[in-house]
Amino acid sequence: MIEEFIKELFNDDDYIEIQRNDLAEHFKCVPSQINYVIATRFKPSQGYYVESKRGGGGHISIRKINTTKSNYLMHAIASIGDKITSQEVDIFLSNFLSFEVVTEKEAKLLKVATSDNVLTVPQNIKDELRAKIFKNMLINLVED
Amino acid sequence: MIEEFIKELFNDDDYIEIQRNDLAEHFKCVPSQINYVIATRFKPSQGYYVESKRGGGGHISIRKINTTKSNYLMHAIASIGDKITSQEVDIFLSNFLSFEVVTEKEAKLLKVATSDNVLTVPQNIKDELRAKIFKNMLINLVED
DNA sequence: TATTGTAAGTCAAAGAAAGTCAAAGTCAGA
DNA sequence: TCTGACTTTGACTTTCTTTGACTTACAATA
Repeated sequence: MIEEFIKELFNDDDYIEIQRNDLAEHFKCVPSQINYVIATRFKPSQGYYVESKRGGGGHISIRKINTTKSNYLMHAIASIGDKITSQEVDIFLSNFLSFEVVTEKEAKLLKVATSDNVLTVPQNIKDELRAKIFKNMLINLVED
Repeated sequence: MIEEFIKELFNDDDYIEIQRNDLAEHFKCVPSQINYVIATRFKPSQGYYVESKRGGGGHISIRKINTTKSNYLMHAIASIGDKITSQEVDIFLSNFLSFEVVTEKEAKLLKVATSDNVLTVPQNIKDELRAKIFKNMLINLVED
């Protein structure tokens, strides 16, 4: 019941804040029951990220991790072959940005780490190296 | 609330002056509450420099400092030579994390992009390439 | 210069929330 | 019936915030 209730609080949003004691009061249970529900039903592996603050004005915040983002990235990674050019990286990045699967900052890091003038290796292995770096970095961005 | 309020006072400026008692009056709290907020939310590590003056015409001034983070990173970059090993990168990253100049995610990206098993190039140029990639990525993290 | 009023600083105690953990309870399936 | 996984409960802990009595610094004025 508590799990359902919390899930309904996100309606369209991907972020909510709750008050542990209020919820416990509402469900006539002990406050630690709320911890139990959160620990078992809102784990990262279930697509949630939880933070909290104690003391006056304390609260528990839960963020839904957009798993479709991870899926999107996984597909992108799978579609990259053994080699990739700098231009192709740019295309990927602009898609990632428009689908909001990476932040501006992350996109920059991806671009810099794979740019032509940084990868000072012979042409014939440049695109291979770039593909390796790029794919490995992307794998890292996949949330778990 | 008080934190928000103060932060809104800087609009575009990087310097403000407040009156402790006035603020306390405005928020209907004891004056020392203002000290608490300033002590916990406007620490140097959070990019603020605070001064005050007692007595008639007294006030508290807060200056936003140009993130020491950038300076920190700039120094780090300058200290990296033409070559860097994977172990050295690890040391830098753990320092960056403890000084909170990069996020966990960024640290991971930096590590992955410079890791030995991703940089499949001859030993003699590996550390050079790593240094280039690392420094360029760091430069990217500086501005903002 | 001494006095007085004004404003900020300090610190410890009390209060408010959330976290932890282990013991006890429930219940389905072997 | 027994077992083991899941749930409930509550005593105790930790973290963060609020409050107020007391102190210190500065400025204006006698």
